[in-house]
Amino acid sequence: MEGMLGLRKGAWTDEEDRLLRKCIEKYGEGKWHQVPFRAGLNRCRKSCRLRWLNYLRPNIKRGEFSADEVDLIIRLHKLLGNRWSLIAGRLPGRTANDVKNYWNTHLHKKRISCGATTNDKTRKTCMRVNVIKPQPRTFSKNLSWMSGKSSTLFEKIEVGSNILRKPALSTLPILPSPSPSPTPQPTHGIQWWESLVVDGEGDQVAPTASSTTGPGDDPLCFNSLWTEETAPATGQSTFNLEGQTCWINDFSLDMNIWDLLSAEGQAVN
DNA sequence: AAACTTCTCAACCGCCTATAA
DNA sequence: TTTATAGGCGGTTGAGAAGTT
Repeated sequence: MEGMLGLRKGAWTDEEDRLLRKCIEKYGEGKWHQVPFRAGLNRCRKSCRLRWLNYLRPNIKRGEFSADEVDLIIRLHKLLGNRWSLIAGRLPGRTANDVKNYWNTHLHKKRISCGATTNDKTRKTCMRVNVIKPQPRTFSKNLSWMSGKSSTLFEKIEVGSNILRKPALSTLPILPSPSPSPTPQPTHGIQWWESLVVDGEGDQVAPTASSTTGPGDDPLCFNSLWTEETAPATGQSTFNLEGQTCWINDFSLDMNIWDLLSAEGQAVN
């Protein structure tokens, strides 16, 4: 029990790191409640887990964020809000804590100062957008609204030998939003999905070549998510989604969200 | 060199959800 | 159905580093 007196807090020593690393190597990740005992550490389970995930885990990337990473953070934050673990999941080697810290110390301030400018042209670019979050984060097994609908929620798209699913817009429900939106609510059931494919001005993504020109045009615009930049370097091919040329892997970037809807009880990840 | 301020980021805290009993 | 426990998350804090006066 972490409420118990006598548990160590604060910075980890090299010896504690060594013990924790050894324990994870032997028993693997998970069962965090057993880790303090197994490792011989006078730390709570959460402290052990955090230390491992944010510092000791192999392949954690240290040092400066690259321009590409920063760009991706900005665009994913626009899409997902403060969902740091989801954002970090798209940045190999980066932890949610790293991303959150970077945002709070670098990007958040920039955006605030940017928004404070009286220059209309600049303000347009940096305009704050109401992020409609695809809540809840995880779906329980009892998706009452989905019962009997899952087979019709997605349309299959064949791309070469790949079968992809895209949401069948007419069947999607309105998911509860954590805070009331100041904008008028649409009367149909595709509000949150539309929010993923409209730009910062509230216009539908236009199927133009300019919308795939890259993040430099408008780093805060979701349009730029649909570019080759966010696709892995290998195995790229394109398909057409409602007039928009998309990379397969761009689409798969968002497949997790669709997976959330169709998995029926599977947690994210 | 000293005092003070600002910045960075590792770590803590409290809350939420899932699961098992 | 209720309760206890564990895993996980985002918000926040505070110690130390870096910068400024």
